[in-house]
Amino acid sequence: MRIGSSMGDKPTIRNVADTASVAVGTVSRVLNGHKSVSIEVRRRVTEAIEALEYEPNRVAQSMRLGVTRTVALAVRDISLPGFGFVVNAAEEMLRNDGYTLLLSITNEQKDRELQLLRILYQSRVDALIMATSSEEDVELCDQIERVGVPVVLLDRDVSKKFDSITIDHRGGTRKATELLIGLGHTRIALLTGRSSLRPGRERIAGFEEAFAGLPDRERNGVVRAGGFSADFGFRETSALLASSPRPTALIAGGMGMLSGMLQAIRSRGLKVPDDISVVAGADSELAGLTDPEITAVHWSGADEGRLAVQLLLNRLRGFKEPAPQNILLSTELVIRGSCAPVRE
Amino acid sequence: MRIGSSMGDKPTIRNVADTASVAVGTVSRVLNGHKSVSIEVRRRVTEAIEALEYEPNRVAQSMRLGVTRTVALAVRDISLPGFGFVVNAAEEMLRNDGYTLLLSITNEQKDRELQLLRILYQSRVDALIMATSSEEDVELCDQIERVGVPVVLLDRDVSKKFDSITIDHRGGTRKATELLIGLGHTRIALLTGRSSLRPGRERIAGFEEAFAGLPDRERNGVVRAGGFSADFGFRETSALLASSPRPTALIAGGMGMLSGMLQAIRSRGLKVPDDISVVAGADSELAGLTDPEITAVHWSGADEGRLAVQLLLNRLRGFKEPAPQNILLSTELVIRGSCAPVRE
DNA sequence: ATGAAAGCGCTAACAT
DNA sequence: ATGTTAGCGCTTTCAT
Repeated sequence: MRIGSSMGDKPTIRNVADTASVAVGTVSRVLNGHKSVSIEVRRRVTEAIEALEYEPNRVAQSMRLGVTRTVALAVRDISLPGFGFVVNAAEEMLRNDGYTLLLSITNEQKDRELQLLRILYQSRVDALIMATSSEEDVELCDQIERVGVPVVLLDRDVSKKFDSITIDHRGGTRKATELLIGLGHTRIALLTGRSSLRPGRERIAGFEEAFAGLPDRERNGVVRAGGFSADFGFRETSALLASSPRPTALIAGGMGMLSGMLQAIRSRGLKVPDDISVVAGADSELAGLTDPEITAVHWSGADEGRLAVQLLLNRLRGFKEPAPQNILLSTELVIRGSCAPVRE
Repeated sequence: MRIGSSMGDKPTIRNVADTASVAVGTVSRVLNGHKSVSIEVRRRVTEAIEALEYEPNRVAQSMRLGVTRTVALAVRDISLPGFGFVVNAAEEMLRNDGYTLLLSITNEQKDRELQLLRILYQSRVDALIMATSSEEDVELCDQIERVGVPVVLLDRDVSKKFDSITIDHRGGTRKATELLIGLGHTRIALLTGRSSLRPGRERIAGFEEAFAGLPDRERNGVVRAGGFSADFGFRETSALLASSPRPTALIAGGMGMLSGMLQAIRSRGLKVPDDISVVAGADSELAGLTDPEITAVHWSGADEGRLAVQLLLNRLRGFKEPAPQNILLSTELVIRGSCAPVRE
């Protein structure tokens, strides 16, 4: 069988060499800008390249050089509002450095992650940006390490082993909770992801920090940790609103959760902020456009993406940072109109 | 210089062969499931593979086979609400077929697209899904064809040359406009992208179709075609609301545009739907969560992504469809609470 | 300054 | 059933 039949018949360095009547090595030298090529030969080669519309074959280059100029980015779900900014920024930065982005959706399923890591190993990607489904799973960690390339975790904490960009959910949630407490709320519910994952864990910690100074009888915070999804937000909010006494304030501690929470509030016929105060634990277009607008914990997804790539590029350029680097990205509380003083 | 030094020292088929005391060809046969391998040898090879944790090098396979099992997807901006679903679905379907997704952001800039196409050519991707910045630009078309692989355009119409998945914006906008006209509105403004691109062009056509039956003095539709962005939506809405007589109904004909439009309406102190009726030309989480919820033209982004990949896979599997395939994805009008009868 | 040739890891054709 | 080998396109070392 003819080799490479499906690759089309793109010109190779051999064709260029023949056309310019030089050796392939010389063409390679021209392509890679080596100085030791005479003006005359360089001209002939350049002309041949243009005449043939030659483009180097990156697969062959990767084969020879042992580097693919490819970085993989694996996220749970790219349709979640926040991730778009991260990916946009990461792609742009990678592109500017000559890298290509390989995107994978994990759905937060371990088997997909494992399968993915195998593919990435086989594909010989140069680096890896990932939000894993677990921080403790040994098999997962092992497989990540086995890929054998620089890794940056997104909002995950395996800090002894891997670089990471983390978000200060703790500080953000603390500020949000303090705002609510300052308004007289004490029956506040935090809905967030399971505490085995950093975002949920840190939000819970911040929540508890805010309550720490209060007298015992005012420590009425309740935590529902189980997921980041709109679905979870809807179910838990509905349950909470049906309980008695019901919370007077709610914090939606997850990227996709706000919509479910608002839906539940609305379907129960309650008004924000008169009947109930709401804070979003992650900012989004949605938070800024509801009526009233929703007070939210904000951070820059673009910075998150850029910093992740920056860390990667440092490693790839061989700056041998001995220890894992863990960068904490700050959050700020954007005050809008969804929180009001408590009323009995 | 040692070759492949940065690739780590992953075991090769050679190592497996040595460990199992067989020839590399035999290992290859085992890997690729050829029948003509004795039980005994197959066992030895399998053991060696596991012992060494060997994984085939896809770069080498690509080199040899002339196929990379990689598909590129290029969109304007992945943070736009709608694209996430398309990409999610496309990635899932590609993965199930053993393909890997390469994602690029074009920002709707021609130079980026051109640069990208060069990289994709060099990378020898197997296929291409793309929403181009232009349907007429000859250079762009030429470069797309030069990549020499199956292409599916997303909501673009170059139907003589390329496969495409297109959305029925025309029907959707017609239905939206008819709804508004039925409510007594005639001073309706459509904000959408430039008419040189299919989505804008088709929305304008649907808009005009809806007005076609009306007597001349009621044909007061106005079109502002120039962009799909929230920014454009804000600016044009602001201008429109300041004009006199101002429109009584607005259609936001773009994926990211609704937010800008609502912001402009709000900053002018107007209420939806009492002061002004609004329809979103693209549905989103936002449209379902404002108060009132926004009536919107809806379609399935997931279907869009899946169909695009389906078309690609058909081509890649060599079903030689002679002519370009152009699939039209239907839209429906989701009636919510943002449209009210006109009042003077 | 340039040519010749080795070799990256793999598959398939060709032997045996 | 299995071993041997050519060759995919490229870069780099070694000659000259």
